Amino acid sequence: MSFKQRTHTCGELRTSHIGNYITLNGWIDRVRDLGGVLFIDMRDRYGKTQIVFNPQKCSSEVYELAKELRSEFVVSVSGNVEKRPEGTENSDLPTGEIDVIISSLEILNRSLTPPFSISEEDGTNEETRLKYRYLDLRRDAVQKNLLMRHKMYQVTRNYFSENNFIEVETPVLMKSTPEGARDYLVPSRVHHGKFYALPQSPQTYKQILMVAGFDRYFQIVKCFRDEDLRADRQPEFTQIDVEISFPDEELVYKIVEGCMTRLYKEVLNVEIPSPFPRMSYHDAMEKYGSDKPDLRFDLQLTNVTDVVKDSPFRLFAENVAKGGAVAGMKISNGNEIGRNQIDGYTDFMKKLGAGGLIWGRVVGDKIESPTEKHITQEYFQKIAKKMNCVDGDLILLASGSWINTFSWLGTLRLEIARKRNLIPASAGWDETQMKFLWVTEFPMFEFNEEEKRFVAMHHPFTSPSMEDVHFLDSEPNKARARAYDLVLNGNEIAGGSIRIHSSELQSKVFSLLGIGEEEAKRKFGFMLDAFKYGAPPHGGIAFGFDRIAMLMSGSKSIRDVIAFPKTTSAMSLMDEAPSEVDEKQLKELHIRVI
RNA sequence: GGGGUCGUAGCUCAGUUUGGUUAGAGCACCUGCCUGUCACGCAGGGGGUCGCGAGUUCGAGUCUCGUCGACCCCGCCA
Repeated sequence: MSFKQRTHTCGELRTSHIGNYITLNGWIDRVRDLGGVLFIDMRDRYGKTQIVFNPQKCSSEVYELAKELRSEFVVSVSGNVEKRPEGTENSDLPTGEIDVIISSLEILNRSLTPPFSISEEDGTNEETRLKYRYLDLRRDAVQKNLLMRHKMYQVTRNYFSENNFIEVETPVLMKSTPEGARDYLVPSRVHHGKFYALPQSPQTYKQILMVAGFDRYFQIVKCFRDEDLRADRQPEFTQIDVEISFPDEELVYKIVEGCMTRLYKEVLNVEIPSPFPRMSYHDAMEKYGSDKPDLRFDLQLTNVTDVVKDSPFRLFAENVAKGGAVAGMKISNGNEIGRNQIDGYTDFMKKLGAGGLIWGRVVGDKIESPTEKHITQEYFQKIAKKMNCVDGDLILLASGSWINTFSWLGTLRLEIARKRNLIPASAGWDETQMKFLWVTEFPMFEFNEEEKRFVAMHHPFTSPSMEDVHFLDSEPNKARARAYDLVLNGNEIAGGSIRIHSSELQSKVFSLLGIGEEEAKRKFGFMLDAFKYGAPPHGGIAFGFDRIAMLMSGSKSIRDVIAFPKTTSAMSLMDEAPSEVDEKQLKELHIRVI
């Protein structure tokens, strides 16, 4: 098909172009047929321009053809740019001072009536939008997000390149690793019964690159995890993967802060203050009940274990005696919260697995509570004092193991914040609402109840703090890791660690994780071997690129910043992946569906 | 694996509480009229497996059970 190449885009014509004969290629956005004259908004990714078919200014053939135009037809039009008549300018459009009076029209393609409007935001449900993703992607909001994402790639590559990092691609078909998330597996045709795994992250490769002397590596890379999805979790997602030789934590922080600052400045023209504040994992848990606290609102927690350890309330005393924790959340002016709502919070806690929720109101200098006769006024007063309560506050208390008590309250904290509208409307571009935080001093290990063993909290290559190394032999649960997460408004947007670079220490950590010598050799032998040939101290971090894009665009889900996302059941509604395959394909792969 | 919200016209939704005539509205679509609109306007028209399947009932969009799908959360996500 031959058609006239465009001379301009639909976003660029101004009064300076008046008098020019121009050609536009694009889509029909909206048709306004006034009986005589026909006004049409024409759209491409650069903007919209009003084109005009006037039967007195074009041939009757062109005019008759123009009357066939409908939304989403693809056309090539040519005509003269003219100034709009006095009083008919449209100040909402950058091109609103001119019209293009069309003399030539070619319909390049017709369109069915689209299932939802491209030009109008009508709240079409996500299911429909994902099925017709090619139409959804025409919408202005989605185009803006992907354009912003493109800028993020550019800024990221420039920033790391300028700082001596080199981009290296690592394999997508790799060895399955036993730790961490469930792997996506790819069967090997050549090797019967053997499988590749898609990378959960290029972790081992980037460490090997450090051994190889590349010194500073980065990659914008897809990672895959076969776990259940969330608004901020897709089975395949993008990381900015970074590794540095001869680092300490301060160097990593500095490089990351530099990257975030550049991204916000160059993509959104927002100055974010740095360095970012820091908080230990322990403090984050005890103050906010989360290892990724949202600091945009208060509602802090207080550990009252010491206060209640010898209280007459047996639930508390016994829990403390067996090593548990009791903690409280203070809701300032919470007296307006009715009994119904508190009962709702109690149900919420029970669904999380908590025994319940104990509460009291500060009224004058008394605490009023249905549990008062058990806890006693005396101990309630002590609790209130520890929590710095004043008249009108509502106290919510939970009791259980340390991790559960604070996690439950942390989850409740977010729920209450949502219910009470304490979280500012998502404004990813407002620097006063950007609460960055480094969370540091994570434990090396956490105990997995299901498997009855320690698992690495970050990953098995994370170095313990030098001062905690001695705990590895005595009390591994007390050892802290040289790991760090970057948190923004309650979202984990980057996480990393200083790695182990000694073959011996790495073997010891593997054994603590229940990975025997034999298994370690089989799964990670190449890495342990590599460490025997002069591995430099190294460490790094990986950014959740989609999450950063989500926050910077003010989106509620990473699906809004991914061109072709999957649903919460990991389906792609447009192309219907995953799908069944031919028997022939299975045979070649030596696989049978059972 | 568990909890919750939702599913009615192409799209957004009302109707479901308390079962009862032919299931409605706006937008979109089609036809006609209309020469300065920009959410054009006016008149008329077409369009429904009430997600799907059982059950209760004289009668089910409405009640019950099951099931499928989307979304949110817990578990899970080194």
